Amino acid sequence: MVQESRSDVTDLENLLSERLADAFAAVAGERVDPVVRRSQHADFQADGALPLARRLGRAPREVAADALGRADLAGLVATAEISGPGFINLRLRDDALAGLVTAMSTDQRLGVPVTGAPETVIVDYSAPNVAKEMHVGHLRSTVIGDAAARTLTWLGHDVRRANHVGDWGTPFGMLIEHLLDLGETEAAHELSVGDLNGFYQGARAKFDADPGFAERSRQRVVALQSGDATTLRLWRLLVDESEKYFLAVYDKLGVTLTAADFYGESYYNDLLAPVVDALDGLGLLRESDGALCVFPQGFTGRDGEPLPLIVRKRDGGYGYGATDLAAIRHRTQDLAATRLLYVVGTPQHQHLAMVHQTAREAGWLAEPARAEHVGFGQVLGADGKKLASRAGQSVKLVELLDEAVVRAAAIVAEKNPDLDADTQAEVARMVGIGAIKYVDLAGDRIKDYTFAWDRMLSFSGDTGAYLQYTHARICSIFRRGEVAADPHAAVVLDHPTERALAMELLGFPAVVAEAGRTLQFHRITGYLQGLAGAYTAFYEACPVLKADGDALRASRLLLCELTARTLAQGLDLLGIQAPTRM
RNA sequence: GCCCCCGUAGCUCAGGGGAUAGAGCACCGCCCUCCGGAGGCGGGGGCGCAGGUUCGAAUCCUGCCGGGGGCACCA
Repeated sequence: MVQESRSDVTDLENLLSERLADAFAAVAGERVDPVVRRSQHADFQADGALPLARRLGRAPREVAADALGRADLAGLVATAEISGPGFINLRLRDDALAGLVTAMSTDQRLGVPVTGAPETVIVDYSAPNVAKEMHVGHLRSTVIGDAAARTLTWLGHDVRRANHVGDWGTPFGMLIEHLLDLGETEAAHELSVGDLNGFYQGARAKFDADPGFAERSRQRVVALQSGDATTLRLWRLLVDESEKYFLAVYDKLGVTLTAADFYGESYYNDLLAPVVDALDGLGLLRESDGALCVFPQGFTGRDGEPLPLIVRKRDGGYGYGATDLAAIRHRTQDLAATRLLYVVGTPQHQHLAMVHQTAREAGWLAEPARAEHVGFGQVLGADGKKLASRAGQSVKLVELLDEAVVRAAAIVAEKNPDLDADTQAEVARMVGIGAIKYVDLAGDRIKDYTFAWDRMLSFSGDTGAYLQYTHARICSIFRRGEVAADPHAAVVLDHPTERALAMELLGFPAVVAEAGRTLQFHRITGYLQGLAGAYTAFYEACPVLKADGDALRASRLLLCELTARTLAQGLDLLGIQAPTRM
């Protein structure tokens, strides 16, 4: 049975802010932020008196004292001192911390509330191209998008995953003709074994070399767009085979995208003409060089002229701007989504900004609905350039994943040869895949990051494996002791490392909330590193199974178990599994 | 030419206007009668440059330097 979440009382920072807010409001005459932060000089510090003093024309320390005098901190704060120019240093009561830890421990959600304001959220991510290999370029969108989908789902939002697969457009003429040349059976075979690059390049080569093939391809595009039944059947074959392949990659990666989440470009085909008509009706459409364009406000091009978003090309075909607009319309109007996330690389920033601005001008993206570009940088190789194979080709995603697992397997076999083969293989998979996801999520996503096997698979330092290791170590205590933790046990925080661990644990809800807001998942990885560090310090200093007395032992078992659950839950939000032994 | 992003320790990265800028890796020195040493403790070393706003700037603003990206019919 899931207990009611208690996070409103376990989020220490908010709790202290609330306690201080009324006092600051009384001093200021209006609501002001008490500016509560973690502190090196105490548990927390409140800095709100300093900016306030300026406005009130009073001495900062006097303002701090005034606020402190009016604040109701009973039962929560042990000491509150004014320090320096007017900081308020707050130390929490041990019994208050202990009570909050017990509350977190008895809550299946670890103090993280189900949102009181659930939204329908679209997470648009991954987006591979039909009949093309998935490569490192798809890694970040897939990993980051999945973390977003998992986190927002866990927070209680209605999350719709949208895989905007590239399944339409002029390349399909040559792909279909190539399929016919190969024969359906052979083509399906080639596609299903994952030699998508070979298939695509074969088509491309013939297109470039053989004018007859190129002409057939062009006619095939026309047939496709006009809805020719045979052509559509062949197109569907290509799409189906590719989707099977994508799902196999997602399975390998441990990503939650399913067959139900494919909303390829073709999905919007019937909505494109209405989009153009609607834009025309709104007076937003202008013809320019034969193309139908919108000129959203605030964008200028190379020559200083307004920059167009092309919705219909000169040849009558629709541009991807039209597809993107149709998707927004579908998402806000048909799906009633209010938060639209685009997990797409930063190079597309301007395009997305133009699409979103156009959608706002058309009234399809209106409050409370809004769109966010969840942008990310590139994956770089050791040379500081975009990661590529020796031959300069893009690296196949499956090869990257397989190599991670193979490398992890070698390390696991060396470090823990006692594991049976099946467990070793399973652990290697969790560690290898986890390592790839972890590095992708551990830095500010807007920045590029450098891919380095030795660093990411190191079992110490800022890696996924270190967190998994900490989790496995905790599990080993319960195995060895043949005990389970009592989540209701009274918590003792006499040792400094016990107290520090409690403080870290209680920070979980705020971090998850922050990640849900900003989609900066490195905040979660950073938090988990801090938690693992606090746990390790505790583990070094405090015997658990051999603790002095049953009460202390029960308390420490609870801290261990709560730490393990928090690590596992945090990793799960990132799509990383936590083995119980490794 | 215009626009966007980035520049923090030797390396890879954190840092929500607040006190003495933090980790990890690498390096050096300690700690194994102890539940997983895949560990712990300690040490050296850093905000691209110049102005500005502020009681207070790595953080906000302006300019410059360096790197990356974008700027009409491929998505």
